[in-house]
Amino acid sequence: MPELSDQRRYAEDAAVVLSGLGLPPAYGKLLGWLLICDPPGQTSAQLSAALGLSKGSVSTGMRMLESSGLARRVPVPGHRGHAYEVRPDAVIRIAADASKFRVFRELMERGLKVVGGDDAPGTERLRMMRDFYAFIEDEMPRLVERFEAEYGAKGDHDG
Amino acid sequence: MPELSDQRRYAEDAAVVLSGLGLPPAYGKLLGWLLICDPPGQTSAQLSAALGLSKGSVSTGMRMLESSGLARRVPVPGHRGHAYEVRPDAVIRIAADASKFRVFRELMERGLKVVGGDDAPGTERLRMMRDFYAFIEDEMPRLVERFEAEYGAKGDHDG
DNA sequence: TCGTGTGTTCAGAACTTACTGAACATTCGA
DNA sequence: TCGAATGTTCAGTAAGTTCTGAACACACGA
Repeated sequence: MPELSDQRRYAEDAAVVLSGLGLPPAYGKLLGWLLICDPPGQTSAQLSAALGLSKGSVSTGMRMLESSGLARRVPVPGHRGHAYEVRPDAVIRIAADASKFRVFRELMERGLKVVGGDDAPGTERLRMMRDFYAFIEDEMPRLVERFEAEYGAKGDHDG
Repeated sequence: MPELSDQRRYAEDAAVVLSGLGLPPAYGKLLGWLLICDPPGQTSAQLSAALGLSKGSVSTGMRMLESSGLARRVPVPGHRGHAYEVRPDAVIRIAADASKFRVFRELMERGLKVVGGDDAPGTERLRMMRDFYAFIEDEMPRLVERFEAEYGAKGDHDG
């Protein structure tokens, strides 16, 4: 281990956290780095050098970050390619992403079909769980709105 | 593939969903099966036979489910060992588990230390994200309470 | 106390996944 | 249109994870 900078170490730590959620380490490294790097926009070459990842890994990883809406490309004047930066609302997107809840709700829904009728032992619990996930799915956007209102009022920020 | 029953297939599907969150397939299979099986309490031997898992895998997997509070042991009269069943509030525990949010908040907190001062490019965004996670962490228990109140009122359920 | 039915642990095998590196594609400036 | 810089894809490999199976530990009834 050749003496990691604080920033680089931060990217590594982010990778550990994201791995825990089932995402590839390279994905977490890239996101972590983009959260704290200066300048905020980084080219593939910069990312590759900073994180010790191959061009291929950077390409694939940034593609994932883009398609999940966490990063975007920005043009670089006088440069052939583009740079990447995290979107301002990136982490809100992670949390507010309802698809995670939807998947669970659907699983409960399917469970109800399989469990074997209205008086099967698991029916009541499955109904409750289904309703719970539907509830959260519904309320999450509202919660985000409330946060934005409160936070905007407190500090007065642009998008 | 020797003709899976609907129930068994359901367990397999649950495994896929849980794998997506970074959990071992055996863990998901066990949870999925316990959600829909009849009787609701199952011994190790039953689980092993139903899911085609070794005794070892059942032991390890159920240990995980227990320690994350999703399943519990129940005594079986006239039987040497015990049975396992999912806890009634299992899935609420998954969702309401604040530790996931805390980990992210701490990551943002650490980012602020690394990003390089108050006017570094990422500072503002990191602050917002930190506050956002703190907000969710705070509100999640309240949301669960609201669900329980609404749900209890609607259907009148015991624990 | 012993025997039997259960539960646990862990080394190793089997499998899965992520990363690299090189070939290929693309884009832009001249 | 060409050349150079950048981006993408993918086969192969390295690394990591999960599952099994067998040895071991434990608890209960007789």
